[in-house]
Parts: sequence; C-alpha cells; structure tokens
Amino acid sequence: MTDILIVEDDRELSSLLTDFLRAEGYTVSAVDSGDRALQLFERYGAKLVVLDINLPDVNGFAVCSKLRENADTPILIVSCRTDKEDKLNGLGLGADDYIEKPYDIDILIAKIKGIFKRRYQQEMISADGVTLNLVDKTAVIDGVPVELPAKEFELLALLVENKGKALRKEYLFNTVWGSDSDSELQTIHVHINRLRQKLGDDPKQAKRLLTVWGVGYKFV
Amino acid sequence: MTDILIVEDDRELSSLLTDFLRAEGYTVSAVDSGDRALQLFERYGAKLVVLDINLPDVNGFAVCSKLRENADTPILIVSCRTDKEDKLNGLGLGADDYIEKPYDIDILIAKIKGIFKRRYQQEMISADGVTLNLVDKTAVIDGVPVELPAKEFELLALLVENKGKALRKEYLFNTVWGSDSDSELQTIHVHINRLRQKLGDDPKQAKRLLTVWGVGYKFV
DNA sequence: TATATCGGTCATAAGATGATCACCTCTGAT
DNA sequence: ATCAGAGGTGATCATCTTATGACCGATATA
Repeated sequence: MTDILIVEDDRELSSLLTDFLRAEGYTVSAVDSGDRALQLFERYGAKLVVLDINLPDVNGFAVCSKLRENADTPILIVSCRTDKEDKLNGLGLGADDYIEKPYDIDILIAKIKGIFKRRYQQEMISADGVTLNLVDKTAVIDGVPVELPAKEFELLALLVENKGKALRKEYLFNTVWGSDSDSELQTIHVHINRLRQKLGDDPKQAKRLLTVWGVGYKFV
Repeated sequence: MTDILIVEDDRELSSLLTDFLRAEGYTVSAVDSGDRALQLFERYGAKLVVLDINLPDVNGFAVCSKLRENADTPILIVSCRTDKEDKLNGLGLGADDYIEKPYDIDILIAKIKGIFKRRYQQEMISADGVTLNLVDKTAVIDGVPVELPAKEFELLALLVENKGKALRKEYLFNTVWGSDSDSELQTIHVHINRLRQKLGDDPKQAKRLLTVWGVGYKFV
C-alpha cells in the first residue's frame, strides 16, 4: 500500500507535490482522474488521499464520498473553489480538511505530517483489557500474553483501532485480506469465531467482539 | 468532562461560538486566558480545544505545547496571525488545524463535527429522548439502549433526521428500501408498528412517531 | 521425515430478519 | 350513520446471515 495517493489533473502541480512528499519519505502514487483514483484505491489502498475537486471526469466530491463508503482513510481536499458551500460540502462528506488553491506546499506537508503522526504513528492500541503492540505483534488479553496468528492479529487490530464503530464485513475483508484475495468472504466468520474463543467471548452474549447484524462486527 | 474548551479572550466571539456549539448539542466551557485554560483542562479535561493564539497572559503556542505534553486531545488553533511561520509552528506543535481569523463559524463547526466523528465515533442525531449513533448503529431510547434491526434503524434515522417534517410513505420506502425494491409499500406499516412498540408509542395517542393521514409519518 | 500450526473451505446448524397475509380499526367524506 | 379506503397489528414463514465443528493442503518446525 502506498502512503499517499494524489488525485490531481494539473500535471505540474502533481509532480511537484509528489517530489516534495517523496523527499519527506512517503511513498506516493499520483493519478489525474477520478476513475483512476477509485480504481487504484480499490486495488491497492492508500493511507491518505490528496484530492483535487475539479477533475476532468468525475466530480471530486463524488470521489470523496465513494472513498468514504467503506474506508475512513484521511482525505485532504485541495481546490480552487473557495465557496463556503463547497467547503461545507467537502467537510460534510468526511474530508479531513479543505485547502484552498493556491496553497503553500510547506503547510500542506505540515498538515499531512500531522495526520500521519496522529493516525499511524501509534505503537500500542488497547481497549477493554485487550492490548496490542503493533510493532512486535504481540497481544495481551486480560493481562495474559496470547499468541495470535498473523491474520487474527490484523483483524483484531483493525477492530480495536476502530473500537465502537461497526465495520462492514467487506471492509474488514478488503483491509485484512486485500480486495484481490481469492478467499471467500465467509472466511471472516471463521476468524471472528477463533478470535472470540481467545477473547473468551460468547457470541450470543458477546462482551467485546459484537456482531452487528446485517453489517459486520464491532469491538467495544 | 465537557466536550469543548474554548480559549478566547474576545468575549463576544467566545460567547457567539459557545452558543453555536451548544446548539449543536456539545457541552462547552469557555475561558479567556491561557492559565485558566490549562487549569481547567488539568482539572476537568475536554474532548477538543479551540485555542486562540493571542492571549492576554501566556502565548497560545505555549498553551498548545503544554496541552500536548500529556494529552492528545485535538486542538484547533484559531488566530489572526497569518504568517506562514506561525502556521507551521502551530501545526508542528501538534495542532489539528490552524484557522485564520476572521473565520466562518459554520466551517469551524463543520471541522469540529468532523473531528468528533473521526476521533470519538460520535455522529449522533437525536430528538425527544431518542438518540441514534449513525456510526455504530446503536439506539438509545429514553436512556435505555435498544437493539434495532437494520431496516428499522434506517427508517427511524430518516424520520429523526427530518424531525418535524411529514414524510410521504413513498419517499420513506424509496429511501430505505430502494426504488427498485420489489417489496410492497404496505411493509412500511409493519415496520412503523414495530418502531412504535419499541418507542413505547401508542398510535392512537402517539407522542413521537405520528401518522399524517393520507401522507405518511413524521417524528416530533 | 514426522509434527504442529496456520489459514482456508465446506457442510450444517442455529438464528434473526423482514415480507406477506388476514383481519381489525380508524378516518372522514357523503 | 354509512362506507370505502387508509392505517394498525399479530402470526407465519421463507430467506438470508451468522456460528461452528470438521477437514485439508501448505508451510514452517523439530
């Protein structure tokens, strides 16, 4: 997965930004149309999206809401449209920020750095007796160290990271297995089941890993 | 803990913002100096801080870095200082955003809402004792958590979102079921019925989910 | 080579949902 | 007051989701 996906049809600006971000150590992909963006995102994902609104094909807002449908990847909207309506629209669609063009590239980078730091620089995540060390992939459940296989660890980490939020099965699957996986969606049930056993959770009376019927699962 | 701590020495602006945020359902505390801010934060905490930079006593940046020392509470810096240096400084200190004065209050609120949603999974709509959390799909009715099946949740959410407004049955149906659904319009009666039971609403004497004869339903 | 673990598929069981039906009640125009 | 049509409601049941034990091949491990 690349760090940053730039969606921008101004080639010059796009490559400038790409260079600056690469210099900061991020991996960057750049596309110049909304369709390409969605395609690329679906296939490979990204940790953050810099999204221009005026695109040659689809409207940037449409791209934003498509991206938001099953991922909460941070989105920075960048646009020369300065109307209040546009801004409210973008923010309402779940964009993390709406930055007017022309922008100062240093400030954009500072914002990106901030988001990465807040969002991805976490080493430990924990909730309700479950602590996961993302660096050495170890888990402690109710004070007892537990060995978790890779897939189970990733799945649990994703759920704990988004604790309180109901996550769609498709999202879980795409994130942990990858959307190009040839496994079946059903596999997820089996893994949830195994996790629950290790968490000491009875599905009928689950305390931590709850089923959200018709949607997916959530950790509380 | 209050939701939002406003640190702003312009009394008028401060109380205006307070009013707007309260109207959105947040609890708000406001102080007019840096020392007070730190004091209050230390004592009671806050889920988000709106921080002015030009304060009568301490410099706002100092407050920001103090706050960051032992808490990762989101901070929105608001300032009339528009230098690039100031912005980079603020963002570098861990502020989530640096907003120039004068700002549009609607946009500030949109940003605050976004942060609450991303950070605390709080995206709530509520009316008259009914609160729906759209993120984790949970419902609280008169203080009691209630399990709602997907269809019922969507239907209720739609009604609460448009509280006070009578919605045509056809509209409700198309929105919740989809216009290409092959179910019968009548189904809606059954679901309304089930919702009323869970709301403790008697149709003859409905308090919340009213029938608008010949039209549809409305929530009050 | 023998063994254990992981990660996935399958079949089946168990459960929840929600559409429909049948019948009842209410509304309001005539 | 009557009546047609709108709305309400309990029961039923097909369908879709989820849970779970069994099994199996691949891969790592001893």
